[in-house]
Amino acid sequence: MAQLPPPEAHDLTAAVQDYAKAIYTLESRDGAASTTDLAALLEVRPASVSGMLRKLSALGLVEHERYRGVRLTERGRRVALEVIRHHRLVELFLVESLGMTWDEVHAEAEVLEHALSEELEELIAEKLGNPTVDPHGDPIPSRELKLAETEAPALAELEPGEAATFVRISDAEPAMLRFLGERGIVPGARLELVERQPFDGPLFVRACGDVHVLGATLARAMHVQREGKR
Amino acid sequence: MAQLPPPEAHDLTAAVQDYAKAIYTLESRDGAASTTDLAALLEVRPASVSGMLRKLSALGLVEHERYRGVRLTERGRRVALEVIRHHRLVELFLVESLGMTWDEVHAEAEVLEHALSEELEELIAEKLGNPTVDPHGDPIPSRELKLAETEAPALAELEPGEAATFVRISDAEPAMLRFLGERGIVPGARLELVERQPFDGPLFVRACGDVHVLGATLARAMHVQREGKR
DNA sequence: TCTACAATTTAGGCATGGCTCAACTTCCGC
DNA sequence: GCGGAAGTTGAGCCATGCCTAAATTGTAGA
Ligand SMILES: [Mn+2]
Ligand SMILES: [Mn+2]
Ligand SMILES: [Mn+2]
Ligand SMILES: [Mn+2]
Repeated sequence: MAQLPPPEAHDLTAAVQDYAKAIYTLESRDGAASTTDLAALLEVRPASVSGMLRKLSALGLVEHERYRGVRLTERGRRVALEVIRHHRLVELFLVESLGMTWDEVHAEAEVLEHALSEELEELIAEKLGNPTVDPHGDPIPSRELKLAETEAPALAELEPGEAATFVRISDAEPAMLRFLGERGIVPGARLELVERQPFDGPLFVRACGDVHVLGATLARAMHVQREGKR
Repeated sequence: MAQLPPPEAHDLTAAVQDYAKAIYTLESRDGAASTTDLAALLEVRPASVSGMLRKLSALGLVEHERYRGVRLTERGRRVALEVIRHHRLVELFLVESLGMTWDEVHAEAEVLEHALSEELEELIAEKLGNPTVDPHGDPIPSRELKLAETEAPALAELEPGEAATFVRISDAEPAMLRFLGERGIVPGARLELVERQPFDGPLFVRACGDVHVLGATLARAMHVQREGKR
């Protein structure tokens, strides 16, 4: 197969890289990225997104059907995955090699992802043994930019009595991460839903020997793998 | 003593940080920094420097006597030292913890020095055991931004028969570094000047058991500490 | 099928940041 | 005191990325 030209995420501005990342996120959630959703995610006005999409299109990173959504081209997807790889490798590195806590690394990685050279990326990946998951359970794209997307139900979807393994949580909410971290609840932990209050009420979850009360929002942010499934 | 407000190198642009660093360099070499010298060092036109100095002055980083040179204020000095600390810590970290070679780290550090948070700086310094010298023998400013400036004669100043320890070399010339590295000549190495050719000719230097022929330019870039001195 | 409204795009601007050239001013050694 | 070097100023350019307001378009539902 013909080798694509390198993504060259390097000489794209940080803003362009962030748009690519955001489009990738929405695309894998909804199949496409709308202007409005992008605006919300990036915290800018829709008009700004329209303008930027024009640029991304000129750069060959997206296919833009006017008034319909936008989709990444192969090149665009590679840029997004390159940045995501940087982000997650950096997060893991900060935790594993420098002892930073998992609630601090996201902010740090948000900056460093744009400053990392390919050489440094490779050295970090090597040092970590080419890891496949970051500290929050998010998969790390491989060197060849293949990403193993996995489906994992939210903790909130479990029925009382069910047991599961905590596998993943968004890295963007330091407070949540700190709350869980303080209780020893990190990816890999075994959870058991003891009881749930109705009307979007809290869940009672056994973890690390104790029963914890977790709010509904938290329970929707935490993703699990049901016991006995692979 | 009254504590100065933090330098906040963070929210200064990379360009401003680079100017501060450049001014610091020239100031410790010449006692002050001239517009022309800055222009040469930063590879921009003198007019651009004048403009930028205006901004640095407004930021309270320099004292600018029109048509005379410029000098860093205490605040400016702290910004410069902050960036230099970042730069040198990153260089050492890349070599020590990630196995990067000493000729590659400068370019990498030139970017990362501006992306490093204070928290990360501290973690790296800790991990390295609060080092005082970078891979090229340049001193690393302390956490309190004290810098131990040391005088070290150039290798070129030695007389035949003299022995010395190689202590320092500019990090900005990858080719020189590679040349020396290949021969095992790194800071700490013991050197002995065997002979020197006249008219700015090459030096014959015993190092690591072998006699090497080193060009005059190289011999001026390498700094040493004469034997028996401390 | 039409319409109202939501989504999207355009037009026109603004701000920041940093650089250039050309012309002018100041300094300083002779 | 003069002339050339050094430094400054003015005017402007270009890149980035954001905004508001006004137009356009798509589409769900009457
Ligand atoms: Mn980013
Ligand atoms: Mn993460
Ligand atoms: Mn720099
Ligand atoms: Mn160095």
